[in-house]
Amino acid sequence: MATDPLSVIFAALADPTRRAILARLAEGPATVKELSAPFAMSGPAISKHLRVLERAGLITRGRDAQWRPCHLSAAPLKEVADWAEHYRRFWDASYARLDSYLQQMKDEESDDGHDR
Amino acid sequence: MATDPLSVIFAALADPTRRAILARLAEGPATVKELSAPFAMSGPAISKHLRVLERAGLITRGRDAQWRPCHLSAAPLKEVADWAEHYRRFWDASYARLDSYLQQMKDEESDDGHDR
DNA sequence: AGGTTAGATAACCGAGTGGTTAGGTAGCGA
DNA sequence: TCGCTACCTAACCACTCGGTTATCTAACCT
Repeated sequence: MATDPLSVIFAALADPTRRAILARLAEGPATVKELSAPFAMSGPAISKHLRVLERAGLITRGRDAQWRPCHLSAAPLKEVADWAEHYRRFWDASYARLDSYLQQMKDEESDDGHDR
Repeated sequence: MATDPLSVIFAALADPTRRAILARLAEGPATVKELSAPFAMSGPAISKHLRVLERAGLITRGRDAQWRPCHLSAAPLKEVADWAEHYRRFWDASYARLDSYLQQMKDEESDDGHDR
């Protein structure tokens, strides 16, 4: 797998179990046991998912006696949102109109009588 | 790999080559040859990347004689942006203040003298 | 000290990824 | 028709992923 930050983040999000874990953590910190409760999955499987999320910077883990409370760390999600925003003009109708207007300006400019 | 739409989209985006292809297509349609030019990679490798993008709904391919022009299809990126927006309050300071205010209201409500 | 619980690690497995080379197909143009 | 170009498919490779079971550590509670 690619190791650049954005690729690691996207890869971490490309699994419904991990996205569900993030959704749960959006409601507050939770232990590993609590996080694994909704899933028909062994502990180690959850543990691996958590490590993937941790390496993507999406969660942090503390320590409280025998518990390892996880909590959400949303900074990478801002990166995702910012990245996607670059393409907004391709799905947002009003943006698309602005974009085609600017494109038209550009076309007319490069078209008005000068060679090369 | 997970087969739900959002997972397929995120997985497609979890590769810098594929994101670079999308960035190129944001400037307009391109043939497979044009898309492969910036990369030190064989044709079939690019072809596989394009198939991943196509299955995620991020590109469509037409046909023009021996060329297969690709163009961007950004609807899935809107899904990504919308998904990430759900977490905005965790990185946006003003949203976070609103959120803690609402949380405080909730705490005071469940705290004002009633048992259970 | 002994038992229980929370959690991580290791080793393994089947399926998928990202790349390769080789070879096939479709359309253009001389 | 012959050759060139654009592109795809097939087969293969090393590696990763998502899951398992078995085993280990650490902390709590009698």
